[in-house]
Amino acid sequence: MSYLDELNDVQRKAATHINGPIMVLAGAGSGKTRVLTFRIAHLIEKGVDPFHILSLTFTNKASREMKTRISRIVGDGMSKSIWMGTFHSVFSKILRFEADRIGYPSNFTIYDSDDSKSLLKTIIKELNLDDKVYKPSLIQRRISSAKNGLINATEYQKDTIIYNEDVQAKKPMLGKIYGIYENRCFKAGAMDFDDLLFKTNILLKTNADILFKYQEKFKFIMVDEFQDTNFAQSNILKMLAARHENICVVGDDAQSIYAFRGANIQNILQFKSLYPDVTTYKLEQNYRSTKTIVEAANHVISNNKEQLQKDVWTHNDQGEQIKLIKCLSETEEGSFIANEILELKTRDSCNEDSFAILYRTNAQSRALEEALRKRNIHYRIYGGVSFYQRKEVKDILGYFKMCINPNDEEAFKRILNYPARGIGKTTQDKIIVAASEEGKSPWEIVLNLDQAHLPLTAAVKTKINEFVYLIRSFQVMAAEKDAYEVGSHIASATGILREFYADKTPEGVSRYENIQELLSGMKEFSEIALEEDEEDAKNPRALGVFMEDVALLTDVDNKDAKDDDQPKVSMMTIHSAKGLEYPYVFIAGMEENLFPSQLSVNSRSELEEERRLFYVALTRAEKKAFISFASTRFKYGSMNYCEPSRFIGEIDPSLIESPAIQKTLKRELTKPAGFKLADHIAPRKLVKPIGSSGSALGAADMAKLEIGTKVKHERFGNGEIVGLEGEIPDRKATVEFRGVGKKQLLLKFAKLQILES
DNA sequence: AGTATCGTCGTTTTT
DNA sequence: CGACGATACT
Repeated sequence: MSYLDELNDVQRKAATHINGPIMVLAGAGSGKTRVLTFRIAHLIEKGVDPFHILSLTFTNKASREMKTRISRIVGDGMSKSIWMGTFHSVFSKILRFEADRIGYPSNFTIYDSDDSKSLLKTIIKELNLDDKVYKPSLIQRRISSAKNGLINATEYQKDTIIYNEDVQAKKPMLGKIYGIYENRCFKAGAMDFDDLLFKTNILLKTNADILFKYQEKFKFIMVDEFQDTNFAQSNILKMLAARHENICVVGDDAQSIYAFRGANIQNILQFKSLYPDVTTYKLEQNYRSTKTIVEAANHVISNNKEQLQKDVWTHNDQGEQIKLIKCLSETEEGSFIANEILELKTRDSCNEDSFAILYRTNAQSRALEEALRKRNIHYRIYGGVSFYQRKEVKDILGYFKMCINPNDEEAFKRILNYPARGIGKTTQDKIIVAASEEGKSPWEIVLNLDQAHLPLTAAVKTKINEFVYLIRSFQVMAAEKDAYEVGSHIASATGILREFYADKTPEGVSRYENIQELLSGMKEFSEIALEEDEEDAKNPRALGVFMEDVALLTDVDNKDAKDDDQPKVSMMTIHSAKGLEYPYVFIAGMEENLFPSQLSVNSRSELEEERRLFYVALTRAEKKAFISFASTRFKYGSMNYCEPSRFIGEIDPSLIESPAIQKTLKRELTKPAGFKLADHIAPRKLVKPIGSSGSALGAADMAKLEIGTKVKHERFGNGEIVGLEGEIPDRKATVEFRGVGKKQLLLKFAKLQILES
């Protein structure tokens, strides 16, 4: 049992506690993954059959890491039978297995968010609704949160509270859209991301025998990042664990940063009331960071009201103070960071791998990138458009999907006329409409084209039939051959590969490479699957198997291997940095309305989430953290003045390298508003940001406006009042915006800021 | 049918 | 500002 010696006292207690509900509250850098892996190893050593262990993580990467770590302790053979993966991948596996119980085919396709958005768009159009009012992205979010709350379309439509909300939001048809959407997904044999959890709930709730089966199978359940689970997930856990109550959740409420997509921090805060006899272990010793960083992070997070008591500490050195960098613009911010990296590299003789630049939004990466590129510093951006979401990849995947599940409406639309085969949009619309009217899938319509009586010319019908014939030939092949063979056949038979090969523009080349990469991934899949052949009776190398979890993969998983081993600075959003650590961490763009995000400043709970996000950012650093902010920043093409983030003022001044700066900042931050920053560069200073920025003017501020007053509008930029009419509070202003022209604005709605000339 | 031009909208964050 | 979609034109 030598591995247990590697644990500290609490870690060991948590890892060796076998039965009953357990909650491990793990502060940042306190070795929670280690506890989880050792606990699994320990269970196995104590005679628990790995077959009875379920281990859920939040990302594929985390699950893969854990898998390798466990294999190293207990051996490959043992670790192989543990069910380990993300919620989505594990439950999609179960859903495929039990699909018939909920009326789904086991080869259902998974709609990614683009697919579901596109389906919503078609539905909105079919209902003749205005897509300015019924914005697909909004509708999508609303439906998603309904599903996360386990509310189906019928319940949604019956719920008067929800209905009133929708009426108030001028979207009374939302329930209807939800209903149609659900139905269309069902007809297409498709599930969206939320369905994977939602339908699992239904499956387990309505089939006592299946629930029993999995309760008995998963006698020991482990959940990582528990603070990020949503209601649908926690409910699944509750059901599965109900019989044996051997559930071990690990998490840190201070690092809950996914509430925006339904994660419910109450799951961890209230875990105790769900399992009164829970044993709680607190991992409070931080092994990652310096005292400075730990103290700063503690200080910041103590401003949150909702949290579990924890006292993170470390034996590590005090370390260097946090360096605060004040810049004039985002360009300068980039330069500062880049220069700092160059300096540290020499001084500490470390390479680029030691650095990470973290930011709140992806849009910030551009200016930072430029600065690095200029100095020839190699970097890598994590996140962004995932490989499997690239157009060319999705197009090919569309063909694959049609082989597995031809009822997939989104795949059908995607490839019907791609590559161009003379089946235009009008024709496509006719097919889709006919399908939706008859409650069939588009594929079923084209299969029996003559019976559909569509007003189509003979020429078009021929083309459609050729398309049908082509797809069928692919389907036949997919049933027999392995994934790689089918894949490369499709890529060349459709002419897609040739098209990109001929295209010598950089985009064309990159598309070609992406297709090649997809194919080589399939080749690898086919070869690996070949080795593990005995397991399954059916063809494990089949395209269908390959496609099963493609939708759930992100590129982070894929990239590691192919990247050359040149050291690189890592750049990513704070969200994607969770779980990672770097000696030097730069947190860029620490400004009000950016971090914390503008959308969060009006609610306490959202603000607390932003603060947790900052906590996560800080605690990524091992040796030293840098915090930078700019006083101006481009946003939507126009320049904005920024105030330093309130979070900066929440760090104890003694922990900051330039106390002078921070002291001034503190004074500024405690004042209501209107202090000046960097007045030596500001061509026009912000005298009074009225109201909290992002809201409309109050009556008192309206009265201050007169002809000639300079104002700023969120979207139109800077302008000058050239006319005023009407009485407060219904006063209307005519504003001449630079480069935009005159606009009439109703002051009680328009989000204006008053500027001094 | 395919291209060109114009308008719009948005920035949180991801499975 | 830049990406993307919708409309208009050829």
